[in-house]
Amino acid sequence: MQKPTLRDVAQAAGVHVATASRALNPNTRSLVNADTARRVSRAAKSLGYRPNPIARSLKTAKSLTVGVVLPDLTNPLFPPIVRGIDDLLGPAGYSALIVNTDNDPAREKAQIDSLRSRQVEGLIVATARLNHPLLTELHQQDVKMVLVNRRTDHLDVSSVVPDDAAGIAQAVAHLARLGHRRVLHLAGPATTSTGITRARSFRNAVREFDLVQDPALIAPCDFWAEAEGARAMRAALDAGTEFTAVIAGNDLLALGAYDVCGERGIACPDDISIVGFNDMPFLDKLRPALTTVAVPHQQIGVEAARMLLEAIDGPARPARSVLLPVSLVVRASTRKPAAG
Amino acid sequence: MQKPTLRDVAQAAGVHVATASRALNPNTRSLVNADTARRVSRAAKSLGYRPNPIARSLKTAKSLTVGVVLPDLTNPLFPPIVRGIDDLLGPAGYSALIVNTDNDPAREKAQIDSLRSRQVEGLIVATARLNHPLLTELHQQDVKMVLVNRRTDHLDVSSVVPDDAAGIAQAVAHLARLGHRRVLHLAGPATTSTGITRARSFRNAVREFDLVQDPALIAPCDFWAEAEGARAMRAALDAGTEFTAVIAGNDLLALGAYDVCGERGIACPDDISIVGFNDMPFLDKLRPALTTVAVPHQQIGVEAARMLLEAIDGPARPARSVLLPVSLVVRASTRKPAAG
DNA sequence: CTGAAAGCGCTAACAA
DNA sequence: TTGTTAGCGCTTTCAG
Repeated sequence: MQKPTLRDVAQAAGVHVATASRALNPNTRSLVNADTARRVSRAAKSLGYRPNPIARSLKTAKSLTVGVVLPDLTNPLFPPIVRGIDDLLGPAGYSALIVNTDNDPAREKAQIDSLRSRQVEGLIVATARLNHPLLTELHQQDVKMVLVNRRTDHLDVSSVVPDDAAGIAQAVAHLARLGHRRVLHLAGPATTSTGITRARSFRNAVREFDLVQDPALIAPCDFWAEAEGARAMRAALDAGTEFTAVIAGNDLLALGAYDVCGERGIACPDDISIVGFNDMPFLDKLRPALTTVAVPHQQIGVEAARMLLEAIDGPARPARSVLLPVSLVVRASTRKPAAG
Repeated sequence: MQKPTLRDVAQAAGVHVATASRALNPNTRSLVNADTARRVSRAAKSLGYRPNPIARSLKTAKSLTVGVVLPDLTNPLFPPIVRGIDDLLGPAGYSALIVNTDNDPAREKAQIDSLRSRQVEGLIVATARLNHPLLTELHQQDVKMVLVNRRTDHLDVSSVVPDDAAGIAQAVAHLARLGHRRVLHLAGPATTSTGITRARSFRNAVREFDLVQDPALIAPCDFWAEAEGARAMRAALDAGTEFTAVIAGNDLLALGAYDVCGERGIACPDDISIVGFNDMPFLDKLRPALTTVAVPHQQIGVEAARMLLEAIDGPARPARSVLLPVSLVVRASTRKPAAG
């Protein structure tokens, strides 16, 4: 028993395949006699007919597929974004094809090529660097895309990102209120919009809250990774930089700071307060539970998918940038500085 | 400038499209004059030709796509499995379509229907319950599939799972060696193969190491969730059951046990030792860092994908069950019992 | 070794 | 309202 095709259904219903097609397609159903339509539907159901989207795609030149480009699905940041994307795409009849680039530009190019050859109708990209020739190239070729989490410079492409500036400002305000005056920022890579936006916002907030402004209080990190956060933290300590609190560019960098506290017998939060960014899962289980900035990752995915579908369906719109609100989650890793 | 099709390439190379097709397809390339083949390849490259897999699929009835059915991508267990799957599938020209069921059978059915209508060539299923009518039905319809992580009863389907029995045996041995005699098992749901296999193995190991056998020392949990682990742990404590160590069916249940220790002022590992299962990310950051059984999740994905491709390409083979080796990771949540 | 021709399953003008 | 016709881009017999 072969899979029934539209022809089988048409035959069973005693109509032409074109009529069957119209009857089964919600958009064209109104063009066909209600009786006929019902007859076709019943025939389809009784045969267990399932339309073949491949044939449809070939005809309509729409694959009903979008590509999702991630550095690494294994990073706990991304699964919620993917969930959000899927949740919005599914009801619209679209599916997501996920690829991992491992932050390797060559691999990224290969993966995106593969997605394009699979005829994806658009891309959701989480790997943007500020200077990103590949994205520029894609944009010139009118590939529809939406950036998530991070953005690119000088490129008129839609994006959905957390309100990095507000998050850092809240973190600084929190520490200032507790009485901290010397706060170290573990700054993320300057190649990423999140890295530089958070660092810039940190400087602004430090000024605004009248904390100590000192270039040594900004420790650059070259990767968003725990080991790199630890390295930068050690370097700051070794250089004799004084501070009573740390705001990490993200949670992984904060974990690196935790590690160094462990190594050097620094008590958190008694000696040093630490704040992260992202609110990854299970941070509340750390000892001390990490104070961090919660980002609505799933919502980022939902918004990005929505914008991409708009771009696919609708006419060319101007690029939009959506900032999603964040909120400081105060846990046990921050407290007022030791009386000094 | 439209996307070039095979016809364009053929035209540019001055051959028929059939010849171009043969020249570009590695399998049929040998059927064509080497010179011609080279000419076609060059034309293809210079035009930037990318074959359209949709057209190919329509003709060959192969979608080069497999479905991956997960409870929830957001559970840290699954991203590594998906990575493993992708890593093996990619080089073979296949892609994975991921769906989340949220452990809801209705949603599972809908998602799998959607995958099938997308013509996936096979399924990798991580949601198996012991009694799982839907899987039985799929199997009867000759849907190719491989189960990961969990299995099903009475169904001759291939699976790739961790060596649950060995993992629990190692955990019990470790605690026995430390001197524990009364160990509580937070048993996972009896609807899942992992739940019952680990519980059975726990009973066997307790007997083997001559620890105290007491039905009260097996606390059943109805879900693989932190809150459920906490509930079961509280229940055991409230019932006055005595124990100096806990082996949780998985890490989430262990986290629930941690929570209860926090609530009731029980010190871990001083008062009670705790062991998890799976070695989720960041468990080493807990205080105390959790002793657990490490499972090669990525490897599970790789093996499952390999087996599925074999089933797709090759002739019908008998179902195979692969057990992947696990290893106990001793961290800070276990130590010898307080002298009593 | 290469060309001709047919067709995968569906949709979309165009006619009737 | 329905049927006719053509064709999406590719692979695959079958001839030549």
